[in-house]
Amino acid sequence: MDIVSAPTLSLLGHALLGLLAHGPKSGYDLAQGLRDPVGLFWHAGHSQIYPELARLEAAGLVRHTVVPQADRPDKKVHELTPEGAAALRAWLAAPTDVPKVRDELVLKAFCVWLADPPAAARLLRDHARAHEERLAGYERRLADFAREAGDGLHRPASPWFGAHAVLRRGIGYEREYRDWCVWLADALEAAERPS
Amino acid sequence: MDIVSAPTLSLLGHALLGLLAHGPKSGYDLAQGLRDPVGLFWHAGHSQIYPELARLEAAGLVRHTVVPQADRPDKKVHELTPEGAAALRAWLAAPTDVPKVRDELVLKAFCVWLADPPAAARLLRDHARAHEERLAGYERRLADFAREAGDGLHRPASPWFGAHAVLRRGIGYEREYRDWCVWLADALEAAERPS
DNA sequence: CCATTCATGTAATCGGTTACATGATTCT
DNA sequence: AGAATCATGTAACCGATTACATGAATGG
Repeated sequence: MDIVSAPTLSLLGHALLGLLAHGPKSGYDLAQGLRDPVGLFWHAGHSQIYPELARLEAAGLVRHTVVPQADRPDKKVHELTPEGAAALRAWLAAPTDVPKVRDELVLKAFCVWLADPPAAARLLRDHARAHEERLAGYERRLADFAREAGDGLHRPASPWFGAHAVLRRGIGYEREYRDWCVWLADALEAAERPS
Repeated sequence: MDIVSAPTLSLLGHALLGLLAHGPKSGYDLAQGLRDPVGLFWHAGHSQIYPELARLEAAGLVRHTVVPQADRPDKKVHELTPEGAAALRAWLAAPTDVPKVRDELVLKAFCVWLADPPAAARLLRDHARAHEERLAGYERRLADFAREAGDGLHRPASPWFGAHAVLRRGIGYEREYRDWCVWLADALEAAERPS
């Protein structure tokens, strides 16, 4: 074997391998899977996906077959090779950096002392509503999962387990974000009308 | 006035304006302010900051004076112009997109059904500890702030208020992240040793 | 002696977004 | 008639990271 210098696969590459581990998919399918808000904590457009798939194939981690279709364009269906599955497992076992967050709204919160408090509170209530909606969507999907997957949701070797874990994170994240928006909006308004 | 086509300032540019609103600073000071984990929800290296400061100055939003120093290199101290302060306020009043998150650990969680459960649980406990430490650090800083800032912490027009809001978000975020890591590690281990 | 802090810059590279490009079918 | 879905690609650009580059003073 010539594992002389593994060209250190990008995170997007691993994301694609992870989706393909559920079964063969076209580039289009992968783009759907990484589309907001389905890919809660990863996302990419098709213009990034197609070149990356070509790179994965060149590295021997993925192979494709062309599936001709009547009534719609032919598609290239990609699947993991054994090397691809091994690369995915190796990545899973490696340590992970804690993510560096960039969040424009929190940056604005840092500057909120310069803003008009009622206007800022209004913008924050809009965000609270947006996060509330996402939260409700994730909770609905978790309920759907529970019906479809049964005990697969709690068995670590089931693909449902991974989706469940991500959904849980989404639910916790959106709830916390919503609560913070409400707290800050309340604080801004409380100071506006003193008793 | 010739506000024909404002070249749409980058988010980093606004971050720098926001820091300079607290008072004049050198590029080096700004880099410290945007250094992990001081800039909890924004960060940048000096190689990004120096060119951006030049752009802000070219746009008339910032000006600098050179301060000669004995015993250490001279520095360029930057301060907001009235136009810079106005640009900052305009940005604050504009609507904000909800941030798109990319988080490698959550991506791994999606694939965790392919991993060795005890090994994955161990990695998650490491992350839980890292978030626990950040949480403790933020809580300590909030306590320090409360002593230093007094009621400034709750007055929306005080610069302390913005820092307080960001810290609160950091605390909620890290607490939620830690809890999720612990939940997932527990779930992986619970399935390993069935009663 | 070596690492760190202060202090400022440039260059190469990489990852991601937006726009360009094409084209059939199905739904409103 | 126009929009949306399926399907695949390329090119230009922008933001961010990493590495290159310099140099004095301080602390272990």
